[in-house]
Amino acid sequence: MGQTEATPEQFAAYFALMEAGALLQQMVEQQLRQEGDLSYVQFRLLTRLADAADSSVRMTDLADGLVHSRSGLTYQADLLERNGLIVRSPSPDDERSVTVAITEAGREVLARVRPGHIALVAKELFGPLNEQDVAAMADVLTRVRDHLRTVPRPPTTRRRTAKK
Amino acid sequence: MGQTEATPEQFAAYFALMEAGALLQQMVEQQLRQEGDLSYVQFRLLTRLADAADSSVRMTDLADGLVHSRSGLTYQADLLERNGLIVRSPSPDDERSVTVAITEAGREVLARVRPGHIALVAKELFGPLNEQDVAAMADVLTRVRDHLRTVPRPPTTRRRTAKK
DNA sequence: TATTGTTATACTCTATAACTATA
DNA sequence: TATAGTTATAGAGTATAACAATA
Repeated sequence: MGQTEATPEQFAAYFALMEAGALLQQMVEQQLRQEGDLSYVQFRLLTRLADAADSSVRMTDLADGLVHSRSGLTYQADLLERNGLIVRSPSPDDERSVTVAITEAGREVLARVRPGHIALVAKELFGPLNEQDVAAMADVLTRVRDHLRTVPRPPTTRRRTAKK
Repeated sequence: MGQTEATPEQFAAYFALMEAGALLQQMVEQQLRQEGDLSYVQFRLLTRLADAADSSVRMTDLADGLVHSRSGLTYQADLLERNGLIVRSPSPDDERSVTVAITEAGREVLARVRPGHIALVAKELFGPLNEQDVAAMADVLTRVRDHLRTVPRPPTTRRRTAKK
């Protein structure tokens, strides 16, 4: 980018978002790897399972927002299952489906990782911010995220429903 | 994360930042790939070169913030050079160094990609925001980014200076 | 015929360590 | 001895397409 359109404030906001997001993700990724041998994606998958009503979800539903091709999800599930953090079993209702559930070991990893995770975010993300800043950030970025979610994204996980 | 510490506002801000950053990067990445066959990292490398005073920089300096191991930079430089977007030549002063410069073709790719890039960001990032929002976002995220930059990151590009 | 999930395969990117050559 | 950059190699992750089983 360079000269056409866009105010200096906009450039500042755009670049800051991209870089802050990238830096924060790196740090989080490193913390999760060190303290729980998890990637961020794996952490989010486990979290989603832990938060699920009955701790179990179908593969397809599990993938949803997490930018995964179906095979990518299978790959991650293989890793998590190999480490005993999740279990897959055939769905009772639909024989084609696979139900995924977090195990006790999976919950333990989440519990083990949580304190460091919260401490990291508190220090490195919120360290330089006051309450008002946090409120403003939550407000603006929530709207941005919600908007970005609506933007039609290519392929991803969910299979193109019959493309004429 | 779950119960210990941290306010709901903080959770909202943290998750929104992570997700908004990830979604925006995906979209940008896709736009750059489609319109210029560039990854975001390559785009940033080219931009840095284009912005450099004399359009040329040493390999080591080029890598700086861009999360690259030395070999990773060489890999990207190989790709960019193969496509004629940059040129490497031995440095005049230090025979060990390599000077990298953007080519005319490289500038053309940047020019070709820029309009779509700006349009995308204007629409998808700033679409749901007013001027005040942008100002607040720039203010807060700039501080966050500057703080995150100061956090000691592991290895990266620059070689560990003699670790006793 | 459409959907769920897996597999086979290839490709991109990154990192480590060894290596060359200069300083 | 330290630095600049490359290379060889291996590993993580992702995607596409073909596939089997079920709806």
